Amino acid sequence: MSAQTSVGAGSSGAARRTPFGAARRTAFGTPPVPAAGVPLDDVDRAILRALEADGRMSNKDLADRVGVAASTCHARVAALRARGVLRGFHADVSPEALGRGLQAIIAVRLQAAARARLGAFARGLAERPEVRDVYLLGGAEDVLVHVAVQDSPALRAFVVEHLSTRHEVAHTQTSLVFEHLHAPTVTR
Amino acid sequence: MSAQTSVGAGSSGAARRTPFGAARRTAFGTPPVPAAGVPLDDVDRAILRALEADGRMSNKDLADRVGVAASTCHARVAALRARGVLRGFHADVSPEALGRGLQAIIAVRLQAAARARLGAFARGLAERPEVRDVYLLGGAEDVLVHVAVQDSPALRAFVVEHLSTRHEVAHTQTSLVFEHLHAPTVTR
DNA sequence: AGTGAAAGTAGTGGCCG
DNA sequence: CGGCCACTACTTTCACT
Repeated sequence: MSAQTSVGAGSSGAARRTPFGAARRTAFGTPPVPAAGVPLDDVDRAILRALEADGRMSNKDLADRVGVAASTCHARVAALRARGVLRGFHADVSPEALGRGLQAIIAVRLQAAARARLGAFARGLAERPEVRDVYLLGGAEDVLVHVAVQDSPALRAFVVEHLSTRHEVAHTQTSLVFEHLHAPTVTR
Repeated sequence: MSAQTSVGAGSSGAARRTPFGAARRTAFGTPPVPAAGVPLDDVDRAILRALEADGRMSNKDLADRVGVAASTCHARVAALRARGVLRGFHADVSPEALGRGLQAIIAVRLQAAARARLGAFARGLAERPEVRDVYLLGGAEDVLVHVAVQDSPALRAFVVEHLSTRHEVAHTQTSLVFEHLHAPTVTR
């Protein structure tokens, strides 16, 4: 199971309609389609840029913005989803609002023997509620874990319970995150 | 200017309507509201969880999912936006589809004298098209830069041009990203 | 606060430049 | 392939509970 099982699948009215003919219910960080070979024209890029800025923009507004008819725009968006260019739409929830105002990045080095289980280790971490991102690296460190916690005791508890006392882990180094800037993928 | 200026503001039909009475056009990674003190009930959390998984879910589907009337659901979402809990909705665009299939994290240490300009330095980096995230840290390193580039020459070019040859930069360490797991903020 | 109905808009599919 | 039109469905406001 991935970082987010059953959130988009479980409960009541299962397969309902979503704008843009959403076939695939994309999970976080899971690439569903290998990304095609068609190069993306200016309209496609304008659509992606607009939807990165405001993912709930109506199709009509989007069409007006990029300068095509609504039907054309709708078809473009569906095609971008089908091609795997548009992986999904996600709400941006403030961690502070959930009482997790302290962020940190923990660099983790594994025991050499444990590197074979790196994937499972990382996926296990990603299921913890305090974990926001897990980066699997090649370099001096093996994993970077981005967490949001309530306070420094909670940070310490996370590091101790899930990292430093685990036998797979050789070394950890924790750094507080003072600010996190996130930039759009499509810039021009 | 932030990591993303003018994307949600520029072109034609300026101030149009967006679902959920979007007042604020949230920029990437910019916290607009200090996050209130009302604790979030089960319905709020269910709404946030569903919208993190699928940010384009219709209000009707969302209402059915969380078990309230559409009008109630609509009001809840508007309130969550107004309180700054829901910061925005963003499309998830595959960097591979844009020809940037190689990701890396570069740890940067600045010259002591340049630390005063850290914020400006970070914001400058975030405006580069290859940059996805910039983390400002307290610890052994000052900044972590997450980039997506076309290939290793492009990675090298980025590091040389924007990091290692800059006089503010004392040291860089580049690690390739083999996998990136992103987890939702609201887990339960 | 939450609900249900009513009016306004937007999404969807078929057909035509 | 892109635009237009009609039909259906959803979003959003408001008076009531």
